[in-house]
Amino acid sequence: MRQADIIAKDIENRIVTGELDHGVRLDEVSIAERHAVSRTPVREALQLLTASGMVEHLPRRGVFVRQPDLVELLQMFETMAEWEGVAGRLAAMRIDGEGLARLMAADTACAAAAAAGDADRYYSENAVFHAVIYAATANAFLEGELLRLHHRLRPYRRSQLLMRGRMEQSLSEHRAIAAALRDGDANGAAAALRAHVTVQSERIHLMLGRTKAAS
Amino acid sequence: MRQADIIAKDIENRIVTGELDHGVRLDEVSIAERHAVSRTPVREALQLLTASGMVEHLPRRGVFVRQPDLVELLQMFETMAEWEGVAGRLAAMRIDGEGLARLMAADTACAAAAAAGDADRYYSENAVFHAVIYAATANAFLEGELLRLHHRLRPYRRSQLLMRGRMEQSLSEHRAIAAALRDGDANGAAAALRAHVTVQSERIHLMLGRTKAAS
DNA sequence: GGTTTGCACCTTGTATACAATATGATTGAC
DNA sequence: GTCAATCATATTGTATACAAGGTGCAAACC
Repeated sequence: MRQADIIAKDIENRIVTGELDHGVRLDEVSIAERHAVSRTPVREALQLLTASGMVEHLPRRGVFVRQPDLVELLQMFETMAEWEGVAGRLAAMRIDGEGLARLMAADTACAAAAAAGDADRYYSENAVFHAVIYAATANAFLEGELLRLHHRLRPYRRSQLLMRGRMEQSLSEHRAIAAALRDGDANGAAAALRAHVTVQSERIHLMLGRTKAAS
Repeated sequence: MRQADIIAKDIENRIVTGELDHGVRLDEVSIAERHAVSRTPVREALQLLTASGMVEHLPRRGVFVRQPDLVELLQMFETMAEWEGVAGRLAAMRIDGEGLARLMAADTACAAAAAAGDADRYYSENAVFHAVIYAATANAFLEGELLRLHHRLRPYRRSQLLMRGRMEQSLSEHRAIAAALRDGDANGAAAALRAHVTVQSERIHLMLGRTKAAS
């Protein structure tokens, strides 16, 4: 793996963990020293992050960490909800036996993780559940866009799984989604998936509102 | 503007015009010589293009032009149609008087361009019409994603405006969309916008099929 | 004659040196 | 005392030099 990719991943982690907060300027030289490399791979890493939208690049000024505020976060979740709804509509019309089998397997794995109270495992199995639906759209381009946004929202979705009862509620929503897909109910699947994501959005709203009030 | 941006734009143009076809390897040195610069800004330009998905980067191998084939193109248009539908649904619920006024102004400008038979002008005014709808979603993130995909599909959409009667048909579709938005008919606006883009997709299918058969 | 291995060359990845521009402070004028 | 202009400094943008890895050809062996 190239140095640029390693550095980009490191900075990405430090951004999502909050170590690098909004507005912090990412100095090329200090990052280069931290990783014991020259500025060249650092610059490439910063360009990767710029493309993913995690940092902002101001010409001749430098790159700055760009943490989405509450408004932008809610907009991103609304977009995710709508896109998941689209995926559900298409998947309901196109999913085949193999896809349904994979969906059931993912559902079972989610249930096992929830029963064990393992939030980390639930998170990753939940990601599989959704990825199966993305793949069932039979649209590789849309699938890629969905995976990209899903990944970008990962840190904000993950934190709220710790809320009490969220895993069980999520699981029951999965059941409704799977049923609609099985029955070929396009509108039902779209509505169920939109609601599934919108719930997360509302929880985030509560959490960040609380955090802000506490700080 | 940085050299990297200039070079990226140049290569992008040469890709969309077909001068650089699928699979062509973009040699850093020859591009650098072409623009009379060093390899450094060329590498940055290639990274920008990699991020936008126009070229593919294979480590230690180089970057290669990546023209979407017919299947991928149809998938991209299907995605655009669905996303436009989403935008229509949200815009119908949220558009205000000013937004409607801007929509009408864009419609008038489209009509003028169509009456003059000016395909170029129709194209740019059509882009405004759609951009107004994107903005009316009151979701800046979604708006950005829509503009990004719209731009990416630009070369493929543009070519088919030359087809006879397309501008008139497009115009009448715009009227239906505007009416649904004015009436706050969310489902109607979504369906009208989906259909509006899907028609383009079908035309593309015909055109590329023909081109392929002719070559 | 076919296959495999080694070497030369070419290309990408990285380091460093140089150029240009924005920032901030300092000094001068009003 | 305040504002503006200018210059020093630091940081980004670009060029060039060096390192490392991959490709293709050729020669030798099977």
